[in-house]
Amino acid sequence: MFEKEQKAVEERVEEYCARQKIQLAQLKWTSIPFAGEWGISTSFFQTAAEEARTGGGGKTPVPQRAQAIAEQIRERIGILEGINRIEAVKGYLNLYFETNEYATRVVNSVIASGSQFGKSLPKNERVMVEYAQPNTHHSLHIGHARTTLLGESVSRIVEFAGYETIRASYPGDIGLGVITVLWAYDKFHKGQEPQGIHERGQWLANIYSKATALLEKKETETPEETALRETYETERREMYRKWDAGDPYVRDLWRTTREWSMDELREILKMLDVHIDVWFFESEVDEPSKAIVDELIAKGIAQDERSQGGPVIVKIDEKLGLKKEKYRTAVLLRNDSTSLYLTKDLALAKEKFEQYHVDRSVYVVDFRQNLHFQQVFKILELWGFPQASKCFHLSYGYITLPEGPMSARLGRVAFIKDVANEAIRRVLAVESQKSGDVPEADRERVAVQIGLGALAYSILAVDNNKDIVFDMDEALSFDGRTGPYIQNAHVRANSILKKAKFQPTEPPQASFDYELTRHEIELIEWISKFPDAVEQAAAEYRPLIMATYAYELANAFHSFYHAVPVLQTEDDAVRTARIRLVAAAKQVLANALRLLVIQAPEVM
RNA sequence: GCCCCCGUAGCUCAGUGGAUAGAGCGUCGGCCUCCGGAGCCGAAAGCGGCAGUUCGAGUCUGCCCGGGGGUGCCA
Repeated sequence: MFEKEQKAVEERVEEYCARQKIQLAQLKWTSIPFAGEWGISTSFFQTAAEEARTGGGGKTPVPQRAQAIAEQIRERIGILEGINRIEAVKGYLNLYFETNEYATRVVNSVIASGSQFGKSLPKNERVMVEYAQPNTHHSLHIGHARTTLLGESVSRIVEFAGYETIRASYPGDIGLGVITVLWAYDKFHKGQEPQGIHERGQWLANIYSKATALLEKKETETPEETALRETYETERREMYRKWDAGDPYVRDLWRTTREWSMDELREILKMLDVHIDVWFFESEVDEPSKAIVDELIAKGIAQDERSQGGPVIVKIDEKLGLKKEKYRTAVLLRNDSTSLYLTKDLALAKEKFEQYHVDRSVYVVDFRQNLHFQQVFKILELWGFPQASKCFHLSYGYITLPEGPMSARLGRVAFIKDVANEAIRRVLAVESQKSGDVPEADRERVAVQIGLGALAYSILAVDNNKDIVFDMDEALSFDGRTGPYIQNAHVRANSILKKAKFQPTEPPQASFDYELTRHEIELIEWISKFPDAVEQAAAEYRPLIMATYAYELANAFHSFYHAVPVLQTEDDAVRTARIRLVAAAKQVLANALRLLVIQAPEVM
């Protein structure tokens, strides 16, 4: 926001150093730790260190020398437009902006840009974010909420940061787990179908866990039990074989039950406000994946050991000339020529590059597949795709319950739908005592926004690679560093604006031509940091950056709200300025919440 | 064996090689004649260990300790 001023200072500094024959190192600008006013600073440690290394600057220790340079520059730099004062402290050169001008510029800019404030210029690159990859024939648990919320948040962030963005989902609709459900359904529940999308989904999940128990070898087993279990196992394998052969009955059963799962997935995505652009089904990339293996063999990347009863492999470390085992050896086809997970991901990547022309590809998948994606990306590189260097595995830690890891097999699962229902129930329970005037008709809708806001924030406010122990009370807390805390700041701002009858369309231009309080300054500072937060979050694919930012902004607003009167202000000009500051804060809170997949309610 | 991730306050987590390492929860203590108390203000409490690089290390490198994940035909 102050590129012009910064550049002017840089030029003066460079000019001065050139005249004094000081070898100036690259200037890096940072904001000054809070000191009641704001500005930017740069240090001269690099320059002093460089000087010491090349024998110049006498024997002065680096910190003192840096301070001396800073002081010299401060004395000679003169007066600059927009800069209020300059100081040299501990080797830093601090430039403080004209407070009033800065405030006016920030607030007017936010109100003028509205929901677009903080949006970056187009980056002319297309990015595809792949997330929400549940297996079908199960229900969706809180672990799926993490990939979905992370993926959606990253999508919104990179889109806002100027990338053309495609949202992709890749459900696992085939595999032994899916077949297990088909087998058990056909054997024990044929013709049954519970009412209700989620009831049906959880019922399928239950069939799966019971079926797995039946198929699991037990410690103590009578010969009859062993025989029965082996019969079941044979039936399951036969079911898989029939699916593979395209048996109409099995395929039909598979399609019908798969649709039940898809109904539930679509319902959950709708609830979370997620809109997928492209669906890739695992069952559909199976055929193309087999075709690409021949190409990789022909290119000498893969080697075919099937004639000796082995699989088709890529010796990645060997191809890269690495001595230590790092990428190891990847298997592309089993010795019976069936494809694997890795093979399908190669086929999928090719399709993303060639059919969708993506420049960047983000995979939101849990960290246990780190090696898998390293292998995928390296093979793509060997294969000759330049996009491989811009493939990114957004590896996230997994979610466990306080009782231990979630297990569909053991039936120890926190389903998204159940957690969401509980969240809403809790909001409704406290709404009457905590909320203001929420109209009866809106109570349910607002409760959903708050409950899901709490859930989303609790998941996104932890860094990608950290594991989460999902504690219901913690995840659905409304106090402190939570989604509702941020939503509440938005609601309070809205409340003031409503009373002030604020109209962003016909604004009297704000002039912050009065002595600003500490709280106003801090609030404005946080507002001004939003565009940088967007850029950083996008560059690092980390919603956490935005989650942290949103909390800090809300915190600054709550403090301001408590300490600084707005509507009660006597002076009309000050009142107008503060109302506009509130409007700007509300806008940025809304923009930040949107990037976190959290609704910004008007009342709560 | 080899590869990857993690270790910061009692607990859960932040922390661009740079100024006095920050929050929330919990604990203790204040604040409702006042724009919405899902709030505000304050207190106590911390970088696993040892070297190294650097003017400067929570941050980079190596080793050690502790935890997790992965490691040729599961996904």
